[in-house]
Amino acid sequence: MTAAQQEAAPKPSSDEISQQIVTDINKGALSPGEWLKQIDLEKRYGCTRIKVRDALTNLHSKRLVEHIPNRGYRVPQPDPLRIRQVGEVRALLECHAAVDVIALATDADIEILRGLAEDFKQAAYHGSSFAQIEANYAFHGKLYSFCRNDVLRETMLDLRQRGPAAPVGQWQTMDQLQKATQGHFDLIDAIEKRDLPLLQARITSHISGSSTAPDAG
Amino acid sequence: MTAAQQEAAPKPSSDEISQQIVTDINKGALSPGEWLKQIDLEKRYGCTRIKVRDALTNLHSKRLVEHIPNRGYRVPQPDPLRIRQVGEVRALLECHAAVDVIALATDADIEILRGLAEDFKQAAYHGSSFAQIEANYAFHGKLYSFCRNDVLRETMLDLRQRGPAAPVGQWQTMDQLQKATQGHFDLIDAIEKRDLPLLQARITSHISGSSTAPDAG
DNA sequence: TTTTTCTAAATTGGCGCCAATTTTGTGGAA
DNA sequence: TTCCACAAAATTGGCGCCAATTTAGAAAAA
Repeated sequence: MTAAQQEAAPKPSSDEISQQIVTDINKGALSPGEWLKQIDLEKRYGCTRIKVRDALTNLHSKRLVEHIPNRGYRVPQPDPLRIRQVGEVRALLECHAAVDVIALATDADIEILRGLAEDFKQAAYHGSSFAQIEANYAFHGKLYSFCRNDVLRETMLDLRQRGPAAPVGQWQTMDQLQKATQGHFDLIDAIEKRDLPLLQARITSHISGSSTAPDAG
Repeated sequence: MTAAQQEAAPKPSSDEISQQIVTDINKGALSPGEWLKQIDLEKRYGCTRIKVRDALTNLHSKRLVEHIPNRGYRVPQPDPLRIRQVGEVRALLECHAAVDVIALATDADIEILRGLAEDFKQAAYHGSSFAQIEANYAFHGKLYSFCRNDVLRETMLDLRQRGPAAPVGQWQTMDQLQKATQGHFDLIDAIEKRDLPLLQARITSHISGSSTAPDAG
């Protein structure tokens, strides 16, 4: 058995392949602009062609990869305008969901959130770019879990993956990383105070901070 | 040539098939709970199996059809809770987009909107259920067109199709139809007055009105 | 040396066939 | 008559092959 087929032994579904592709894009193993050749993916994930094709179609319909007929699929180049637009919609949705967070988060939940924020801090200082993304996903995923509107939650989850397309570009500078870390703790603070307007302001600030490129200078 | 292959002659893409399926669901030609047998669709749209399968996978990833492994795909039963949740998110997004509508809609645009609202009124009184849906799509589509945030606009369009799954259930009573008709003119009125809070309130009312079942009694 | 054209390789996308699973229909037993 | 088991039909889902298109490379002309 080669190293390529180490995970998910016998029959990976096309959804699992999709998820692995997204993961590899986040890891940086698949770079923006790179063509996703079906033969390569086939070998990389040790699965059959049809699974690869289904996975790519799924990813395309979720707008996570580009598709050019008779050319193939490729990882989209991060587009600052688009990233900002995704951020704007995410902020809008998460601010709406914030009502549920304040209404439903227990003290125990807040402790869990604090743990996740600590995890992100650790990743920010000592972890890989991928570890940072995973920790950030875990924190925001916990926030989403309070949302009682399933459609709203699904939309937020779908949108999140369409944000900064690659680790390159999300937290480019140490300053941005520190701001993101502090942002998480600020959110927890607002939740503890059960201060909805404050929480919403900080959500907006946190998301727009992570979807706005740092000024060159 | 049979009547089944009348439209889109030579090589319909799988996206076109997807759209035709959605249209047929809205028309009521495909009923909620009905199994979407690949052979039937193949004959109905006069296309090959692979196109049907691709279309169904696409529709599934957009959550427009249910998929049960080894059983097939089927038109989902309208779920009142889910419809309300979709309405809540749509209202949230359209209220946000309302800023652009007020900022960018010219007097000429408003006249176009009035025409579309008239079209809906005609459909409400004299048209089929499908014609009503189409006219409603056209009106709201024009509203979306002002939105400068592409992601926001795409999200609204995606979400709209996930609303009331079938004509059955959207405007069940004459009362609802009249309210929807009046709602459109009220929206135009608020746009003319450039009154953002009023427009937002009426958007919320209009959408929640069309996604809430009438009281039995 | 540079550009153009033609050929060969590589890649995607489409289609038919076959296995796996489910459903339907029939026959027999309680 | 009703219920259950079994077999036959139908449907989905997977896989390999082949054609169409594109890309890369080499050879020839300017």
